This record gives sequence, C-alpha cells and structure tokens, in this order.
Amino acid sequence: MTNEKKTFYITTPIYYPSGKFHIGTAYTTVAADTMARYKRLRGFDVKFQTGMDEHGQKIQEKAEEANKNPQVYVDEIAQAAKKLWKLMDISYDDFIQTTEDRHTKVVEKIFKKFLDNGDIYKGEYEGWYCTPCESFFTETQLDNGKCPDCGRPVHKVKEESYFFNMKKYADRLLAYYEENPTFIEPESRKNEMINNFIKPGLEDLSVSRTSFDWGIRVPGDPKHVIYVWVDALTNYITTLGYDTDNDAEFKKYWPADVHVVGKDIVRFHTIYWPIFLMALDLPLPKKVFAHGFIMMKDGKMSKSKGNVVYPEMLIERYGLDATRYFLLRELPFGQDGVFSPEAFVERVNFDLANDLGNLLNRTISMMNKYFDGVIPTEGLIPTEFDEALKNQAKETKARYEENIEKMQFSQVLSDIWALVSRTNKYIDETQPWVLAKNEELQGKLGTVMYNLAENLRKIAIMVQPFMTQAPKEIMHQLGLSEDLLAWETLDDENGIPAKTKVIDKGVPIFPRLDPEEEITYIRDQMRVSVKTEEPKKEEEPKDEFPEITIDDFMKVDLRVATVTACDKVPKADKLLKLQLDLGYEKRQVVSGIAQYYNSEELIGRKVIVVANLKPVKLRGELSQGMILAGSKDGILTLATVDEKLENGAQVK
RNA sequence: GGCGGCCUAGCUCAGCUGGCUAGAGCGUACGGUUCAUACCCGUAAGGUCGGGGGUUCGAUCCCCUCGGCCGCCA
Repeated sequence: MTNEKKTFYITTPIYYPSGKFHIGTAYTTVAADTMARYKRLRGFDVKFQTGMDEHGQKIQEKAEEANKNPQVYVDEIAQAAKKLWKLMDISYDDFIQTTEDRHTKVVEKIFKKFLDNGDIYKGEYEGWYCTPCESFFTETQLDNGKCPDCGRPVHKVKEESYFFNMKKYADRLLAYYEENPTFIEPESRKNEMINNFIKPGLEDLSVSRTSFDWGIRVPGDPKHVIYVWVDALTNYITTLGYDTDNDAEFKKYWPADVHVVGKDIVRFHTIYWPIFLMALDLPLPKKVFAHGFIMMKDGKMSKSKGNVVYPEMLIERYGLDATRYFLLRELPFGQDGVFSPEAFVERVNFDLANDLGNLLNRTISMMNKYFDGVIPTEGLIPTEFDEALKNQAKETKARYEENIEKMQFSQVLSDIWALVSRTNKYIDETQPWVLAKNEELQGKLGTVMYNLAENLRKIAIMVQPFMTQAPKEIMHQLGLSEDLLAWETLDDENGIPAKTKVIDKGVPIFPRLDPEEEITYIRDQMRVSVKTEEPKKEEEPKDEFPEITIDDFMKVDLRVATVTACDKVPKADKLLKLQLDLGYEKRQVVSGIAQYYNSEELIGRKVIVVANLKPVKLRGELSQGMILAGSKDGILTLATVDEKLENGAQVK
C-alpha cells in the first residue's frame, strides 16, 4: 500500500425532475450514501455523486404547463431535491444538473468525438408514435397496429436521427463481462443482458431527436438535440472534469467503483455506458449494482392507487434514523421488497426501541445505580460469559466487512442486531442485580458494566454508515468522545477511558410506537399524499372561482364556428392548429387538445369559440381565441353545439 | 412465444460446490427475570423442503417432468 489514500467513486443515477421524490428514489440514494459513509469510515478518499437529468421533451412540456422557463423549472426541482437530501443526511460530494455548462460543454465534445471516430452516423429513424403515451414503437412492438400500452391508434413518424453503432463493441463488452464476473450485480441481471440483448445482436441506438429542443445541440447540426443516454450517462465523467483543463478529479477517481442503479436502467448502464466508454477509450466502471423496487402490498406504488409513500412523512414523524434503518434492513439490496405500515412499525418497535434503545437505556440505568454513573475500569474480575460476548463482537465485525463489500446491507444490519441480542442476553446471563447484592462480586459486576458499555460503543461504530444520529447519541449518553467511533477502535478491548461518566438519566433514543395508532397514521398519510398531489386541476376551480355578475359574463364573446382545417403544431405534442370559420371572419386558433383529437376528426365540426380573447403566439403560431372543451379525470371533450346554429352565432 | 429465476415452519425469508436431530425473525403456547422504553432471556409446538419420477450408499441442494408464481425480452 502506498501513502496515498485509496479512492472510492460511487454514484446514484441522476434523477428525472418529474415531481416529488417518493421513497424509491430515497432508497437508492440512502443505499449509496451508506456505502459512501462506510468507505469514508474505512479511510477511503470517497467521491459520492448524485444529480438531476434535466433535458427532454417531457420537461419542456411540464415547464410550459407550469408557465415557466424550463431552466427555472428544473432549478426549482433541483433545489427541492437538495432539500430532501439534506433532510436525509445524504453526504454527497457533488450534485450535477445536466443543464450546467460543465456538463453540456463536455457532452458536445464527446458527441463530436463519436462523430469523428465514426461511432455515430446520421440516419433515419422510423417508427410508430403514440401521442398520448409519448412513446415510439417499432413495427413489431405494435399490438394489432395499435399502441401496445394504451390500445389507441398510432401514427408513423420518420425523423432524421443520429445513431450510435453498438455492434462494433459487442464482443469486447462480452469479454469484459467474462473477465469481471462481478461487474453486474445481482448476477441474474447480467444473464438478462447477455441473453436478451447481446446474443441476439445489439441494435444501433438513436442518440438524437429533432422533435423538441430542450437539450444539448448536436455539434454542427443544431436541428438535432442529443437524446437522453449520451447526455445522461456521461454525467459520471463530466463532473470529474473529463476532457477539460481541470481533469485532476477524473484522473484520481475514474473508473467508478460502483454505479448504484434501479433495475429499470440496468441495460443502459451495463451495455450502452460501457460501450460509450470504450469508444472514448476509457476504462469501464468496476461495478453496476442494480437494486430492486419498493413495492406495496397491492403492487407498484402509484398515485392512482393511493399507496405512495414519501420519505418526508416518515422522517418527520419517526425520525431519519428509523427511516434509513427500515429501508436498508427490510429489503434485501438487489431484490424487490414490500413496504407496509405494519412492517415499518414492527421494525421500529422491535429492533430499535426494544432491542437497541432499551439496551442502552438499561445499561445507563444500571451504571448509575451500581457505580454512580462511572463506567468501572479498575478492579475488574472476568466472568465466565465474557469470552462468548467478545467473540461474537469479533465475528460480527468480520462478517460485516465481508457483506458490506457485496452491498448486502440488510444482512449487515441483521448481523449487527444479532450482536445487540447477544448483548441483551449477556445481561441475563450475568444477572448484574444479583452481583450487586454481594460486595465480593463488585469486580465481576464492574466487568459486566464495562463490557456493556464497550459493546454499545462497538455497535454504535458499526451502525454509523446506516444511521447518522443514533451513534452520536449513544456516545453522548455513555459520556464517550466521538473519537471513539473510529473504525480502528473496534478491536480495542479496553477502549473506554477511566472515570467516564454516563448521563445521569438515560433518554430513550427510539421511542416505542403505538402500533395501531401509527399503522393507521401511515396508511392515512399514504392516501392524503394522493389528494394533495393530484387534484388541484379539477377541484380547485370548483370551489375557488369567485362569484361573478351577469355583466362579467357578458364580457365574454362566445361564437359558433366550423373547423375548416386542422394541423399538428410541429414540436408540440399537445397542440393542434385549427382554422375556423366564424361566418363574419376566418381565424386561426391553437388548442392543446392534440392528445384527445386527431386532425381529421375535427374538420367540419362545429365548436364554440371565445372570440374576444386577446391573441397570443403559442409555439410561434398565432392563436386568436380559444375553443371550449370540458374535461374531468383525464377525459376531454369539445363543447358541442347544434348543427343548425350558423357560424358566427353568439352563444350566451 | 424466447431466455432466466423462484416455490423451505402460520407469515417473511437463510440454507456455499449433495452427507449431522433443516435454521432465523415475527406470530402462538409455556416458563424465567426485574436493570430497563409492559422491556429482556429461555423452552416448546409447527416443515412428506410445490407434485411425480430418476441419478446416487445418501438429495431441500444434481437431472427429467408436471403445476403455480416472478423477472427480462418479444
């Protein structure tokens, strides 16, 4: 080993700013944070990175909907994310937004490099597009010519696009898998990649789009925007200063030790990303770890099911440590797991309150009762039970160091808690209250008390990567310095200084929960979160429209008109451009109904127009008025009018 | 439809390359203890290890087959 610290570079995916983060996103991030904290504890020079993936059509549209500049929109969400990570004590070293210059500049260079080397070529993208689902499908993906997701009609689109030639690297990729058997974990994911993608032959990847413009332009061809993966995945190196004058971090930390990802994006991280790196002639990451999803009893979390759990709710009521503990203890990392209010409350009560919390509490109490609060260090006489206790502490440490390397967090916690149990048992075996009655047994009693304090200290050390507050609190109550939380001191059998005075009265670090009450609470919160998130659009107007007079209403000039022509507005999925005949004049109106009507079915229809609405430009198209439509629960229909009414007729 | 995986105590799951009375947590029953957040500790009941067949001296672990569940792909 050299004098230089070993480095450890760990990343989370960059998250898509499509709303509030639910517990799943928090899970990924907490897991990565735990690993980062562990490595720091072991003396590594750690770089832990997270961030936001901020380009793309959906973001552009969401921002438009919210009437915000896209940059403002994504910045706000990035702020919210940072706030949550702060609340969760996420110890990230860098937070990248893909809209930052330090990223976009380098992505341009990377794309150019791909072009120059012939890895990327210009071609034509042909496919079927489902407007409501905003998804492209190949011919074979279609279900009877309809969208396989929603069953609605699709239309053919042909777009110029740049493609990345993946085939060229397939053999090298496979070889890398073979030489690095733990590159993809869990292993089953590797088999999926090989069997489903690599063996059948890799297809070229479309890496640009012309249908929207919120993204990084393709160098020399600004009509194209670099599409998602080249933009997103490269964040792992752009943040390190790759291909800039300031690439010290890149030299230091790359290749990454582990990319933590959800199982839904394994393919991109284990096929495309390594291939991009090969094309750049860079080393590949050492590991991609795919974790499972947090499921609900009734399947996936979804707002419509009313089963969404937000981390803030749990943290605010039960504390950060309890929340982090639950996530990493309950779900074996790499597999799906189920969140239930019952399981949460049980974990908190049994593991945290009864076992660990109470162990500390009873230890403090005895220390005060038998030794005036001073942890005895002199005149100690061993008991027959000490050896077994110490052995288990040693074994726990050994198993811990092995399992955490495999990111088996739930296993690590389970082992720590076996030690907690063993320590509780030690109290039973030694029966301090019996020893205390006999002056001659003071030495043994001292040993018992000392060992209890020592074990609590060791437990606190080991728990540190998982919990950010309890270990310090344990040390505080024991009257110990936080210096004694250093990993190296785990092996010390006599780590506690003489005359250490514990706190006078212990304070339970994990209060016991009333199961019935809290299960109900969590369940209610899961439902409430739905109500506060979604409805705004439907419910607010109903109640909050101010009362108006007939005069107010008469200010609105409603007219009957016929749709004479209709076109899609380019680069806008929701907008249709309608030509209207109002009898006394012809007008153009742009309307956001493209997801509900196609052009053909509108031509010839009679509609009601707000004729005196101030004209605006939408996506560069003049809109003189709006047409009336009703909507509820995601269904939208135009307000109709009897055919007999002539164009230009006023509607009151 | 293709590839892969899973089915072990009432529940959730461990069981490495075949070999002791198949384990843990929770639940249940009973007992112990009082330092403690009505906590903690122990004992017991409970499993034809999905069904059937095969290989083997011997299979929960290997092979075949049937059934059910799941993942990825199409």
